Amino acid sequence: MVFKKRQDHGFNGFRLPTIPRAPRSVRRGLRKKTVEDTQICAFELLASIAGKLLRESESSASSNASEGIDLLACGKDAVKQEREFEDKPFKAEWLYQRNCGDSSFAFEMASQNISHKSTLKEFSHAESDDVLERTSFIKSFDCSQKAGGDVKSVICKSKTDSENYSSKVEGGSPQFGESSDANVNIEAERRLEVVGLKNEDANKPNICSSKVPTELFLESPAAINSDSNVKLPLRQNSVPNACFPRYRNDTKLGSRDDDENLSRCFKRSTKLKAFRPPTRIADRRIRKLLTSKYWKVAPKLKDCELPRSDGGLKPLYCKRKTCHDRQKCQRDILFKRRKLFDQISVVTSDGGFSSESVSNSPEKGMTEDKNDSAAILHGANGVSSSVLGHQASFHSKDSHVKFSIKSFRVPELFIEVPETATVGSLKRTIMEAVTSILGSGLDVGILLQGKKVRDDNRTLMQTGISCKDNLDSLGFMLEPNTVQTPPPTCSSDLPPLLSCDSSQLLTRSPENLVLDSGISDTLPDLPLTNSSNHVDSNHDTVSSPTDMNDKTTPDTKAIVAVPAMSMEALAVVPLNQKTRRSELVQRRTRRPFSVSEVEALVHAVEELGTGRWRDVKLRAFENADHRTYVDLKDKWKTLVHTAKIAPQQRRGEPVPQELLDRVLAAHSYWSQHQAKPQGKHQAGTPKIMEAPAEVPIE
DNA sequence: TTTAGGG
DNA sequence: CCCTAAA
Repeated sequence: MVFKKRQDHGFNGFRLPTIPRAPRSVRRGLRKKTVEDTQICAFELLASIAGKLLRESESSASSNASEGIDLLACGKDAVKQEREFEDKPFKAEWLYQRNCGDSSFAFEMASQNISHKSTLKEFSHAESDDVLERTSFIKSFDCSQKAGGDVKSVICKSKTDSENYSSKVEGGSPQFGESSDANVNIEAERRLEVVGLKNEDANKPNICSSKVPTELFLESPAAINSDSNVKLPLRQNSVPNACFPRYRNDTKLGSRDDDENLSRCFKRSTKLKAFRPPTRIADRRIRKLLTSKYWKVAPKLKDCELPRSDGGLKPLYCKRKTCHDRQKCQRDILFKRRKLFDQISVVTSDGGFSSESVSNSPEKGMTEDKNDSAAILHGANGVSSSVLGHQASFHSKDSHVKFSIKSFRVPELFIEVPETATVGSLKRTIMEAVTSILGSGLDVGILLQGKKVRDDNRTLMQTGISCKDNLDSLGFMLEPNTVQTPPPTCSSDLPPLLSCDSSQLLTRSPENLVLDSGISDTLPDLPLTNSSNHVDSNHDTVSSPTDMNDKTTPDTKAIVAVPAMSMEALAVVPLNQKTRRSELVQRRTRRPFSVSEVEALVHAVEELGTGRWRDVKLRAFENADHRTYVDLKDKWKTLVHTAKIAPQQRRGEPVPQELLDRVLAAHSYWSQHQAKPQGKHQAGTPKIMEAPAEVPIE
C-alpha cells in the first residue's frame, strides 16, 4: 500500500530539479540576527562598576555614561573621582586609568575617615561555603577583560617599604559596607589610596595571557589604626584568626542580614567554583557561557543545585526569603531551570587573573591558569590568593599599604531560567542580573588570609592587614550588596514572571519569558543603581520600557550592555542598548507544522532534495514568512525522526503515515544521491525508494 | 546568506 | 526552535 502511494507520487518527485536555483539574494523574510549580542565581559563589568562608582561619587551630578566610558578610553589619563559614601565614612577615590597599551585599569581608591572597628570574621576554605554564601547569591562574573584575558591581581605594597608587595587578591571586591559609625576617625591616615597602576608585565612575567592586565592599586596608609602610631609588626606572623579571635563571631557590623540567608541558598553553588576551569579569557563573553553546553556542565559540576530545583522557575538570584517563596511558586514542569555559575576570577600568583567563570574560552588558556585553578579549587571563594613574594613592612605608621588589584571577583550569580528560554533570553537575563547587581551596588568584601573580614570599623592595623604577611593574603571580593536590595517580597529577586507566573511562561509566549521585568524590580532603591537592570527589556516584550528611571544609571547599563570589545567599543556603545534588547529576544512563538505544511515540505523535498532548503522554502513556503529555510530543514529533520519512531512515541498533531513514508523514502533517496545529482535518476531507482522500507509497509 | 548539525 | 561553524 504504502508502496504504492509512493510510486504514485511517482518518483517524479525525485526528478532532478529542474528549477535552477534562485539567486540567494532572493530570499527574504528570514530572521536576522544581530551579531552583537550583548555580551558582558569581565572587563566590562569592571568598567561598569567603576563607572558606577564614579557616578555615585559624583552623585547626580553629571555625567552621562559617557564619562565613565571616557575614563576607560584608551590613552586617557586616569581620572580621579572621589566618592563619598554617605552612609559610610569612607571616602574613596577611584582612579580609573586604562591604557591601551597597558591595558591597565586602575582604580584609585582612597578611603578616609575610616573609623570603624572592624571585626574579622574568618572564613577558612573550609568555611568557604559560608563565605560564599554570604557573599554571593549571585554568581560572580569575571572581570577579566575580554581580550587577552587580563589578569587582575592585587598588589599590596607598603609605601614605607621600598619593597613592593604584590599579593593577589582573589575576588577582590572591597566592601564598603557597613561601617557606619566609627567612633574613631582615622582619616588621613586610614585612607586607602589607590596607587598608580602598574603593569604586571613589568613586574612579573605575565603569566596571564591577558595582554591588558587590569590592575588596581590601593595604597593605604600604613596606619590603619585610629592611631597612626599603632604598630603593626607584632602581628605579622600571626594569623588574623589568632590575633583577633574574639572578633570572629562578632556581629557583623555592617553585616547584612541577608547574607547568611542568601548564602544558604547558594551554598551549593559555591562548591561549583572549585570545579571551574581555570580557563579564563577575557574574551569570552557571557554569552558563551550561556550556551547550552555550559549550562549543562555547570550543574553537573556542582552538586549545588538547589533542592528545589526541578520545579520550575528559579530566581535569578535569590535572597533567602525569596527563595522560599519561589520554591513554592515553582511548579512548572515545563521549565527547566538552569543555573549559571560563573566564577570569579581568582588571582593567580603571578597576577594573572583567572576568570574562569564563564569564559570558556580555551583559547587563551594560559598556563598561569593553573595557579588560578588551584585557587579556584580551594574555594571558589577566591579565598586563595597567591601571594607574590612580597614583603610587607608596616612598621612605620606612616607607611601606607599599597596594593594593586588586578582582578575583581564578583560573587556568584545564580540564575535559573526555564528551559524554554532561549539563549538570547538567557543572555539577557544574565545581563540584567549583572546590571541589577551593579545597580544595587556591589559591596566590597575584604579577605584576609582567606578569611573574610567583616567589621569595617577595625583599623587595618587591628585587623592585621597592615602586616606584611597579611597583605599577601589580602583579598577583595565584590559581592552583591545585599543590603541594598531589600528583598521585597517576591519580586525582589526574581522577576515576577518567573517566579510566580509560571503559567504564563508555560504558555510560552515569548513575552513572558522576559526576565527582566522582575529583575528590575529587584533593584531597589538606589537611585543610581536601580533601574539599571532593565537593560534590555524589550520593548517587544511585555516588560515595560520603563527601564531607566535614572539618567544616571544609563552608564552602567551601557557599559554592561556593551559587548565586550575593545575599549573603543565601550566608549562607543553606550547609547544603543535598547536596540539590542529587542534583538536578543525571545524565542519565536512555536508554530507547529500543519499537515498541509508537512505535505508541502515533503513534496518540495522530494523534488529538490535535502540540502537545498532555501529552494524548498522558496518553492513551498514562499509566503510563509514564519518558516525559514532553517525551520524547514529542522522540520525535515524531525519528520525523518518521527518517521522512524513508533507511532506511539510521536507527539503532536499526527502526521499521516503516508507522508512519513514519503519522508523516509525521500530521505533515503537523497541521502544516497547526495549531490543533487545532475544525473538523472528520476523516477527510476525505485529500489532506493524502497529502501526506506523500514517503514512498516505492510 | 546558506548549509549542516548540535542542542 | 535556537545557535553556530563553515561554506
